[in-house]
Amino acid sequence: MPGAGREELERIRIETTNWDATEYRDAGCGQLTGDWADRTVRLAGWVHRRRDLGGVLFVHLRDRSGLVQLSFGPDWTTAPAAEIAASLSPEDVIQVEGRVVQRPESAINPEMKTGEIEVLVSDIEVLSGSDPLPILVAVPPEEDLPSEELRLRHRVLDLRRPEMLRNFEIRHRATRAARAALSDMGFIEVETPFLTRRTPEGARDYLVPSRLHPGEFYALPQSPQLYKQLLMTAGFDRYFQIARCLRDEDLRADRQPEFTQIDVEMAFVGEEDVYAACERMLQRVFAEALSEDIATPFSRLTWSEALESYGTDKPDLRIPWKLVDFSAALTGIGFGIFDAALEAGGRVRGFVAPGGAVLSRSALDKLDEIARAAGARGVLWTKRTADGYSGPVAKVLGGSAGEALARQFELAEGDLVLLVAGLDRETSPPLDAVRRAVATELDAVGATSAWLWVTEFPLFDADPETGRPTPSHHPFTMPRETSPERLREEPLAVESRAYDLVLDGTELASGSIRCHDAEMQRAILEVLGMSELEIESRFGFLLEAFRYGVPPHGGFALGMDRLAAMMVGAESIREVIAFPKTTAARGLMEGAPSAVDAAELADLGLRPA
RNA sequence: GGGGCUGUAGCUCAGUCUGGUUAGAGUGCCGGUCUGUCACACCGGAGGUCGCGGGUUCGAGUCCCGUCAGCCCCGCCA
Repeated sequence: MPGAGREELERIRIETTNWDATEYRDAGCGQLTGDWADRTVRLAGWVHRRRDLGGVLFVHLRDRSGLVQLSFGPDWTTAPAAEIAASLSPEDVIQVEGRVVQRPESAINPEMKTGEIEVLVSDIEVLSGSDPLPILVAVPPEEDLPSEELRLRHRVLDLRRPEMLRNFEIRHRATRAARAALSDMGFIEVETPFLTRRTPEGARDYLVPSRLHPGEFYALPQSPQLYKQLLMTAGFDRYFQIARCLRDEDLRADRQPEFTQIDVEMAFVGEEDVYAACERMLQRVFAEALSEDIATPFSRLTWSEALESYGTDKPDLRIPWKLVDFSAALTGIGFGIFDAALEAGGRVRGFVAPGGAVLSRSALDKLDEIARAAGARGVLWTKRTADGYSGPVAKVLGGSAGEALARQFELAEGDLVLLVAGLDRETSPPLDAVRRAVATELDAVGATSAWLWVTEFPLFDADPETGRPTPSHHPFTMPRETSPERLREEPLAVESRAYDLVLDGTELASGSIRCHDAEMQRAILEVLGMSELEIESRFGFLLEAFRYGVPPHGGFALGMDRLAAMMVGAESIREVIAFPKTTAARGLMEGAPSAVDAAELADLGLRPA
């Protein structure tokens, strides 16, 4: 995962713009340097920690810019001020006046950015006191954070922690850089409606009852997809929006009901133009938010290459190993499972984990569980040892088959081969899961982040239950090299001009060249099972717009929350969302959702449940 | 909709497997000592509906059933 280590974040902090003096203060706490020595300053902020040594008393004063030490002593602090200082509680908001001085040599704190100076406080005022805290803001190092439930319930206190404020500073820098990069490339930011028309495909919509039209509902947007295509038709040429999107689906560590996308669309472009624009934007985002250079152009893999070599459409290329086909080498040598798989139209696929023989039996059992959880019967393995092979497959590798295997796949002593047999669509997910698990276990995940465009997705997938075509990306994607007639005849064979951007195994963005041909668009919607009437009522406004001259266009939407989470090194996007929902989609702090009284419902034409 | 983990002092946890005296620790909080600390140190004190409800038992934090909440995963997320 890319992302800034602690030291790096400190460096980023130093580059933060200095704050102008205000009615209450002359600078931010963390912005005081040796240059301020001997100056009298006013500061304001929160009491982070207090250390009362009897005769002298220290306070770490905190604001978003950082910490600075205040020093109270009989020689420079008035008696009433000293009395106030002695009674301060953590998180009291105070304002002080004092003189900035170089600390005595022995008292310099090299761990602290402002550790060379301190403020000898002459006067203090408590602007707002704090009750005892339900959760600590100044969490001692090595102490666990409070449970996420309490962090969310007391989010205001949780957000005060410097780590959290830093997350949001980095997120802000990333957003700002994206805006600047896109603006410089000629994109203009346009807002699209929040109260939209319901389109029943895809995710569940959040619905808003219409008071003026009882029984009718607006839908909150799942994405600005159709609006941005209409903007292209309207000649906006290059559009972007830092867009909030809403989907009423179950939550995950990387999924919230409302989330933010950098939504981009361009006219008169092909894939290469979109890739270039996106890469330029991300380059600037990483440069300006993390001072990190990312190399462009990003790698490319077609969707089918990705599945063949990695078993997934979002491979983590930090792991060097590729999946290979062992069918020829391992069938017909007396191992029933392999022969049966081949006979059923499947293959024996797997990968070589160099040095993997060090894995213990229990580690291999764990891999077997991972493979089962991903839908396989299990994972088979063999270790290349000094005298041949060991493991469940070893018994058929004693003779020439084993030698041929070693030669063909360049197996060295100490290597581990992991194998799953069956139909590709069944073996791909477990192979992907096992590949990632083994790499983590063996510490074989590279340190350099891996950007990847996955291209040429199929236009449709077959619904596993009904076998009917469903959109692989979305129904407004341009097919590759086909006609409306062929599309209707053999929809599942058609490739699309859709693409995904993958970073270290996480899907960060996806997009496509759009269908700008009304006839082709109708054919796609028909293949999805819509009648002429349905197409007209749901998408008539789009098709009508396409009748008056529509430029070829395409774009992408990039998940801003996931990007920000990866940039700050967080496991969950909740760490980069100020007020996120729980996995049950509740706001613990404000208490959302909440009941509404019957009169209010009646006004909206609704009855209580 | 399904599976898993967690719930004990304000907070983080131990104790639950193997039921038994007054449920412990660290931290925070309150009081005290201390002039160079920076997770200050030291002394003293207060603080508990063991998530909630029911059951088994002479006896339940501990065993059983249900339920609520938080988190992780599958389904779902064009």
